[in-house]
Amino acid sequence: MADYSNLHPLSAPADDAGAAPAESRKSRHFIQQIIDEDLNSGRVKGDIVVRFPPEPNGYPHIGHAKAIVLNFSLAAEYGGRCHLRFDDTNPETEDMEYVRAMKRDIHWLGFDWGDNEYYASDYFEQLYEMAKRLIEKDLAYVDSQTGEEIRATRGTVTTSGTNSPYRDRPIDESLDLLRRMREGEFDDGAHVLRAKIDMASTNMLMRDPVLYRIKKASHYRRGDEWPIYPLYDFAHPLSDAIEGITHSLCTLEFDVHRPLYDWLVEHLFEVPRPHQYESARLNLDYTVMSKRKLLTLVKDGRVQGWDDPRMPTLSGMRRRGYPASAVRRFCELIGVAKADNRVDVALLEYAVRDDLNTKAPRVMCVLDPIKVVLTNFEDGKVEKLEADYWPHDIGHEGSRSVPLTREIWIERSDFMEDPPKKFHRLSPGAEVRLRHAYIIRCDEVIKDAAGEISELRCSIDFDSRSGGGSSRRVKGTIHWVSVTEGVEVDVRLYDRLFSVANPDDVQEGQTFIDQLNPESLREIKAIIEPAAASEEPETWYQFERQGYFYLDPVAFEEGKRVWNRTVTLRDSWGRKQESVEAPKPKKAPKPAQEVPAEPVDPMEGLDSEEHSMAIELQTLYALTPEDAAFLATRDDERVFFKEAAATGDQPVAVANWLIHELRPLLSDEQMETPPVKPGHFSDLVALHSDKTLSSRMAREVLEEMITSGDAPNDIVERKGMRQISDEDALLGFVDEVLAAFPDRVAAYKDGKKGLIGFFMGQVMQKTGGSANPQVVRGLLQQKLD
RNA sequence: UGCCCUAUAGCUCAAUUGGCAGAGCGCCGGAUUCUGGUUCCGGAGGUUCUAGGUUCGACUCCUAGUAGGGCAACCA
Repeated sequence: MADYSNLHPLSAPADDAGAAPAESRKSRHFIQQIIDEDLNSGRVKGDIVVRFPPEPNGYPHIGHAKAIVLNFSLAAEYGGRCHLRFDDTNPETEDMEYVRAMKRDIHWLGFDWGDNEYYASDYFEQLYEMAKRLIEKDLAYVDSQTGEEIRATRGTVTTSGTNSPYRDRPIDESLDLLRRMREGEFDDGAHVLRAKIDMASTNMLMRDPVLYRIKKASHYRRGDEWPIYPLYDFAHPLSDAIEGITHSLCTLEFDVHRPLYDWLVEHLFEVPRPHQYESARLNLDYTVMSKRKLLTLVKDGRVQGWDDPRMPTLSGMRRRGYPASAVRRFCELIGVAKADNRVDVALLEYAVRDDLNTKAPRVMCVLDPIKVVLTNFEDGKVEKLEADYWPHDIGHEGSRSVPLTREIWIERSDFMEDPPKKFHRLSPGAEVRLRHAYIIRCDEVIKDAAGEISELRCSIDFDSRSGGGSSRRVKGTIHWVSVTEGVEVDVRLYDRLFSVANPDDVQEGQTFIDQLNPESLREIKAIIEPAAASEEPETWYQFERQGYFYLDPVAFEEGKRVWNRTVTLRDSWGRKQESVEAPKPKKAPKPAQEVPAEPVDPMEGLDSEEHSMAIELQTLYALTPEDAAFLATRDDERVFFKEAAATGDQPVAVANWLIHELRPLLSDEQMETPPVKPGHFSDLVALHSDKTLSSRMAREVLEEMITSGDAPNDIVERKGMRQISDEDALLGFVDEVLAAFPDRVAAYKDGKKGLIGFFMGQVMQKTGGSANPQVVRGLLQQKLD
């Protein structure tokens, strides 16, 4: 037997995650960039700590894998830790079974949380103390309204809510009520603990969110100890803080929770405190990811369980035969970002094939057999042929013996009576090589009464034996199995679960169930070569020319050997045939040429008062309508502008610099009392206009002005800034740069005009930003064109 | 209707933070191959959502839009 012990599913995780030298790390996703920044700036001292925080209420799926890989890889990359924390604050949905499944699947993926296994339910005591502290600080209160009342007074997205009548209840009273809630004195729903924030907030989450509810339910870990349970919004940030998490990563829909997260942590913890960052969850073509929908599939018997190989659950994928390393690889390939996405399954399949290519030994198995009689092969004889388990390019050792007999099976699709062009397989009179054996020629086609082909009669060229030194070559090689020596096996051919890419996108009156692919599972009998007939579970094979297959461990438990098709091989022939039969729809009929937007009138949205103000600004200062409209609608900016414009004689330039340069550097609060004096600002604009400063230099001075409050002339003086506009002085730099990059000069002359930006950048760098870019550009163009 | 997030190649993501628009997958072609697999080489594919503006220079900054997603559980 070939050595493929490295196939064990608990194989070690990729160890290439260790601290790689910075220059070898190509592109960094935004979370890595944040962490880099935090480490550099010293916001985070010591190791980074992240966490994977599932609620144990269902089976983990590929979406969880994305989060698991993200968090654990980050911890490994930065030499920090990743905690596994179960967010088990809702006793009604949670179960130990799911905890076990989660832990098993994380381990399967190859990650280890070591001692860092935590449960929010272990923090109940601490969280309760924090709730009390919040009340004491007058930041929370016990509300005795009903659920309906709370909901009704929360307001809507467009109207603000109203305060609860209990909002100003004395602190002692809330404290007492909370204590009695904890004692179990009240029934479910009688009271809740609410944060005292702002019922008028535009963020619904901040409208006095509920922190604790009474729920006399038995918790799978704490039993009946607690009649009250904290909600996610309370438990999660505080659990993060308790554990010293530095970076708390979650999915996009939690972004509106972040202000509450910050509010709680800031009121209850000291500075080194966790920060939450959100990234998009994974969507995958042709499947669904929501727990509810997955549960429906299981409950309604649409699939055979959580671990059905068509399911996107990790247990399903494992049973299907997706190696953990491939799943991990896939999670790395998809990246991390904030845009909603739907990933092409082709990427998953690529990761699986690429992984299995070097891991799965090759054997022969005929899925849809048709009989071939080798007419010149002695009846009853069994010729043992030695066959390598691996193709040459893989380079692994190992072979097995394959028996050849007079009657063999070949794949029905490998014969065509009337073949199309470039069909390299069997047809009447044509030759093909039997893999690991001989070249045969098809002499005769036998049909049954119904006209169906029942048997092919072929003759062997005995000089063409594989490895026998024959130089004969034929175009096609096909797989085969001996009729008498082959073994019948069960094979399950899986296809995508849904017939549309996005099953969530349904027409009226339909549900995702209506999108199920009725042919997602085909169970067939196949014939496998004897060497592979008695395998044990957790075995992968490539059935040559068919795909990768995995011996189903569940069926094996039940005493059956069933091969799951993990994934097909790439099939460029099949693809080509398909496109012949159904030619691609000619170029998508151009998406109804969008009407180019008309330039909008910048004055359009203004009310009459703003409008007349804008007119006034235009006539008084000769501003563009855009700039006038901008200033007309903003009081702080307009005041600043008028003052600055008054001290100089270039209102248009002042407006430009204010709107495009100064304003973006300032927060709204800063704009109210600008850190830059209008007169100074006007001076700066003048310095730019008279070409003392380049735009770049002026921007630099402006930033300095904001931080120091100094006059621009002082800064310029101090730094000795002065724009170089003299052609002769700049020519030297230009020549130097062009001489340093002859290949790029050639590329430019070849038409890659964008390189002008590169040359500009180089010259600007060499001159410390003091060159007059207009002059430089002119010089460059003169030299290059 | 309010607030928040997002928009770059068919898909998923980059772009040294204002200076050459790239990668992987997918697709097409060629070479190699006893798997129509693998590997190697090459190619096509871009209105950087739109329109204006600032700038020597805009995927990046400003303005106004458009489209998609999220938020009104005592779920997480």
